[in-house]
Amino acid sequence: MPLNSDPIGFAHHDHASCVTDAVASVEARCIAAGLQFTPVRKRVFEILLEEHRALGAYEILDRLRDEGLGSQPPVAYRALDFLTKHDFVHKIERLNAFIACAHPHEVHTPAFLICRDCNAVAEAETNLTQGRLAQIASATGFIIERAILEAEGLCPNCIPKSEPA
Amino acid sequence: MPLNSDPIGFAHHDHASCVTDAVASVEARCIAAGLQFTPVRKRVFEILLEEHRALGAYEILDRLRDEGLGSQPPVAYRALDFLTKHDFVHKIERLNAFIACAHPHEVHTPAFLICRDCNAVAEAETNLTQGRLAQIASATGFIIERAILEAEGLCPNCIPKSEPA
DNA sequence: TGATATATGTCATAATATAACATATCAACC
DNA sequence: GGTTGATATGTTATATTATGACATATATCA
Ligand SMILES: [Zn+2]
Ligand SMILES: [Zn+2]
Ligand SMILES: [Zn+2]
Ligand SMILES: [Zn+2]
Repeated sequence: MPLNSDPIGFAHHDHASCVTDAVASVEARCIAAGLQFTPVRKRVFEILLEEHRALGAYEILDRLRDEGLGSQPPVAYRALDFLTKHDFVHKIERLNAFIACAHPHEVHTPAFLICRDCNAVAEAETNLTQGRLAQIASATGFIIERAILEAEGLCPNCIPKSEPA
Repeated sequence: MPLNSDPIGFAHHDHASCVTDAVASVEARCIAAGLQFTPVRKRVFEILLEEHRALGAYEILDRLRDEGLGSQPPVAYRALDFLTKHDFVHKIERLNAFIACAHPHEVHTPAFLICRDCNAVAEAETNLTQGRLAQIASATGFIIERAILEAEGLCPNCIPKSEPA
């Protein structure tokens, strides 16, 4: 299974400034909201940005341990709890893994496209108040607070490999 | 957290014949498709139907063990693999749990409404080829093979409790 | 019947996640 | 600046979810 190391929306990008930009953006939002963007939280966010792919909590913990920032699972899980709670990072339920938000501006409803071949994950924005799910909920009398939208399949880079001409 | 023991779409129903009907339906489909609906697979399906809620693999395994049908995790996971592969049962990724399909007829794309208060899960049918996710995939050149659609929130039965008049 | 695929029993372990509690740091107020 | 309550971290232990591996049994079909 080949690894796609740089997939935002499955297309390669510059990546030079995107890590520092995202960190600065989140730093500002934390200050504005009175949240503590502590060293561990910041480093976990940076690790996820640098990889631009979904990482398991224990992969992240390994990195933290190497860097002397914490060696026990709760350290990683607490940082991830904070980051996901504020939508700086999203959990991909299908993979039990985490990925930095690709829209580092405000609260939103992400949807993910997960490639089963290269494991790349692309994030798109959707709207909770529109769409089939909202219709169903409305008809049922259910109040949606959060939605998990994850599609599995083949990304544009991996389709050729799977469809031998 | 109160338990809703009988929620199909959050509404109570007769339940008298629904277990036997669903079992008979799946049994017929297995014969038609040349699949082996073995005792363990059948019993796991029945357990999920009887409960009408999402059960973890180890809850199911406990039941199997009590009944002398198997005591080791692979027994439960293999049966669940079979049942989910053929869409007789669905996995709720958010809960790491399994629920009997509420539409025991053919291949479909389920969407789930998960109540955070009573843990009831309702299944609705959606269409993979319509909707926002399909638009996004089409625009991206991504081929969706399977979609996970899970909404969390409050079911009609639990909204009153959470909104003190 | 014999060959092959499919399913089960079982032991062991991997992978993911949280409980609990002591200590440290921060934020706000006096 | 020191007190205090809230928030965050360090650490040990354990819970929960899931799979690998391999022997045995059962089903399917020529
Ligand atoms: Zn996002
Ligand atoms: Zn791919
Ligand atoms: Zn279904
Ligand atoms: Zn409810």
